[in-house]
Amino acid sequence: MADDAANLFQVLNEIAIVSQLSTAVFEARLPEGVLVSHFSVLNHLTRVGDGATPLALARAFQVPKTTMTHTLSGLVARNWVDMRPNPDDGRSKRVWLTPEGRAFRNEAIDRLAPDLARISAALPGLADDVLPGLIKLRSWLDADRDAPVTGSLPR
Amino acid sequence: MADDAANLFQVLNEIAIVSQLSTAVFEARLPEGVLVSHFSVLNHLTRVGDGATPLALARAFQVPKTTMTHTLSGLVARNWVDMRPNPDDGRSKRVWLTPEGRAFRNEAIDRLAPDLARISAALPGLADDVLPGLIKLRSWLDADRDAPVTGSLPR
DNA sequence: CATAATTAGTGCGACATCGAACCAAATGTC
DNA sequence: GACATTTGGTTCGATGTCGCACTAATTATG
Repeated sequence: MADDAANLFQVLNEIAIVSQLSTAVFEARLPEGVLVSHFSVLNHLTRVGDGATPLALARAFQVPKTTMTHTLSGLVARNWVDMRPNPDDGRSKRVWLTPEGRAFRNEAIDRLAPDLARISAALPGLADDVLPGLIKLRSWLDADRDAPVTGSLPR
Repeated sequence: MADDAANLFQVLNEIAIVSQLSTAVFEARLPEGVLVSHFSVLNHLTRVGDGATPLALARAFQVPKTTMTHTLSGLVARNWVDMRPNPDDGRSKRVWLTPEGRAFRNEAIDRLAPDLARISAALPGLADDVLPGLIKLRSWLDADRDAPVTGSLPR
């Protein structure tokens, strides 16, 4: 109980540090000024398909919409995505990959692959061990975000 | 291999999101303007013992020393720590908890405990499942930071 | 329909993070 | 011992994150 909580606290501590370190590793492989967040959006659009709205992307990455606006502006400035009006909703936009954006994403994967390979070689089976738990934790925190504070009614 | 790397990539993705969400949860429990980093330093000094140098703290949390300077200045401003010269080294300082700092740390733990309890109740056994893997990953990344680069890219 | 309430996106401001440059003290080299 | 190098810490500047407030468009309500 108290022990459980203490262990969980340590889990979150380790997670914070890993997040920090791995971001630094990857960012070091990207061109100056290009952030992991940029790559992540391009990668998401490639895998899931483009045409998503900025808000949908913000939700997918669990960041505030203002943060996504900022990230997308960087992608637009580099001509890696186009933002065009959403025909289904006049308030909204849709985000489309440009050929340059797809190309950069592919290059970036090639640059990042050696690091990923090094890590997974050094820590075999890691993903199998921790991924299910992490997904559970992330899903729970995610669902809890806008859930009632004290377990009362949804609102 | 490629699959391993892809899974690892997903692990790091999940970790980034969990880090983000859990920081937000905890920060919401702290007084306005107090960050998790503040609490973490106080907690560290309480558990490991105070009198550490700023640089030692920076290394413990894997942050640049400038970041630690900034965090410590907030703690000094709130009178939660004292920074006094290090008698063993004239360039250096040592960080000491004040009674107020200890008190705040204890209060904060009480405030955070319900959330930790909720999470561990909702996800029993989580820490046991993921902690060993996370520690391995964190240690490896940590050791790799300033390790000689093994051939892939310059620098 | 008219109007209120909600929703998508952005501008702005506050602030945390972090690299570069800097100073002072310590350590190494001759 | 003099001088170069390294190390602990801070200041400064640039930039990413995110809350608040605003506009425009959509949806709900009467």
